[in-house]
This record gives sequence, structure tokens and C-alpha cells, in this order.
Amino acid sequence: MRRDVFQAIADPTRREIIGLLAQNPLNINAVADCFPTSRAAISKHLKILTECGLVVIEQQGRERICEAQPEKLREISDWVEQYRQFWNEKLDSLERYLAEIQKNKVDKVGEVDKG
Amino acid sequence: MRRDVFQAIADPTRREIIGLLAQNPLNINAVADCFPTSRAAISKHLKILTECGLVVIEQQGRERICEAQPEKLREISDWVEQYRQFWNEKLDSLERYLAEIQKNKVDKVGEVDKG
DNA sequence: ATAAAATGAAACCAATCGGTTTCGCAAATT
DNA sequence: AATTTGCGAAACCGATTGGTTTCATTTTAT
Repeated sequence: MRRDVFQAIADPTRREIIGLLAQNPLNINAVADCFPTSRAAISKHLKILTECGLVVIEQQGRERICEAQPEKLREISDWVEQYRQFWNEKLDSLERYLAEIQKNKVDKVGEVDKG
Repeated sequence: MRRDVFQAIADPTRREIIGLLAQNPLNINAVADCFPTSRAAISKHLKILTECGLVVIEQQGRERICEAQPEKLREISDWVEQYRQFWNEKLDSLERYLAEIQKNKVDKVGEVDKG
């Protein structure tokens, strides 16, 4: 099944799994041991992660070794980064606004001093 | 309700709404007019987007103006970027590998020429 | 050969999701 | 004053989600 990376990382458990596998590859039971849920549930999460390419699984005898493919996160990164300029602009104008009211306050104080 | 930004951007329609509102603020009907779904459906999407802070809505008479707050995407950016170093490393080692087999190929050709 | 370990697959469940239609209400137009 | 516009809320629907338990299969260890 074709899977969406955005949908895959929507679940907090799956994000944790990625964080876990980014450190070192683990077999499915080892991953499941890190969570309070059942092995079957983790196995389903891993299936979703492999279906969108965030994880690859290699069969080794009776074990299946799961490895993170974090470069697939570039799709997310690309989407988010198209808005970075936009949000920087907004923060810049906020800073200008704050600087402006700060300036006015100083001016007011000056006036009081004068008056 | 407390909402998760990751879950909010999981839906493609909601990502489109963000893209739309990043250009200029629109009222709810104007947003809905950009999609084939009903106004009620879009309204629900906007509710989710406001609940996680990706959109703010300002009442103006009978209209409600929706504005994107893309700086909230920083949460996504921060999570993804923690893996960038990791995936750059992997790509680097892939490049080294490709360079290596390329070198071997050239060596082989040299051998053939010699033999 | 038998037992244990690692896993997939299937059946099931309640909750959530993304969608709809309908109704009602307040603000703006006529 | 009557009508139109913009919208929320509610009820409903089928599909999907995240979880479970149980069972079968394959590999490895005893």
C-alpha cells in the first residue's frame, strides 16, 4: 500500500520508534520491548513505517532487523521549510513592532522628565 | 481540546489550507470555495488547525477571518531537523561507496587494457 | 526430534476521522 | 421588515485507526 510520510509521523509511538531506530537497528521484539503495547501493535506501526520508506526491514534467519531511513523525512522538511521565510518575516515584523512601542515608551518617559 | 501539530498536518486538505492561508487571510466560505468538499467539512478542518495554533480566527461582524500561523510549524521543523545530521551522514557514506565502486570499475578497465 | 523463539496473519473491538445533511441564529443587505 | 449571507452545532454515516487476542509458521536451540 502506498503510504504518506505525513500520516506516518502523525502517531507519537511511530515517532518514538523512528527515534529509537535512528540510534541503532533492532529486531521487532526488541522494538516492542521498548513500549507498553503488544508486539502485534508495534508490528503494525513498523509496517506503516516501512510502507512509506521511513524504515527498512531486513530478514536475518527468523529475525527481522529494522533500520531507520531518516532521509525520507526530507519530504517533511521540504514542506515545512517553504514556510520558514514566511514565519521569519512575521517574527521580524513583531520585533519591529516591539522595538517601536519600546521606543515610544522611552519617548514618553523623556516627556515626563521634561514636564 | 489540545491538539497535536503532527496530527494536524497529516491530512492533505489541511496542508492545502495552510498553503492557502499563508498567502492571504480568508474567511471560512472563501476557504471552502477552494475545495470540492462542503463548507462544514472545511470548517472542521479549520477547527483542528486553530486548536493546535496553526491558524488563528478573528471575528469581523458575521465573518470569521482565518490567518495562518506558520511559526507553529517550527515544532515539526525541530523534530525533523534532529535527524538531518543523521541522514546527511548516511548519504555521505553512500557517496563514498559509489565513488569506491566507480574507482574499482576504472581499475578493472585498466586491467583489461593491460591483459 | 522436540521445544522455544520470532514473527505474520486474522478476527475482532471501540474510538476517531472525514465527510454529509439539516437546522438555527446573528449580522448585513435590500 | 424581510431576505440573504456567514457560520456553528448536531446528528448521522462508513472507513480507518490503534489496539487486542489467538493461531500458524518458520527458524534456531536443546
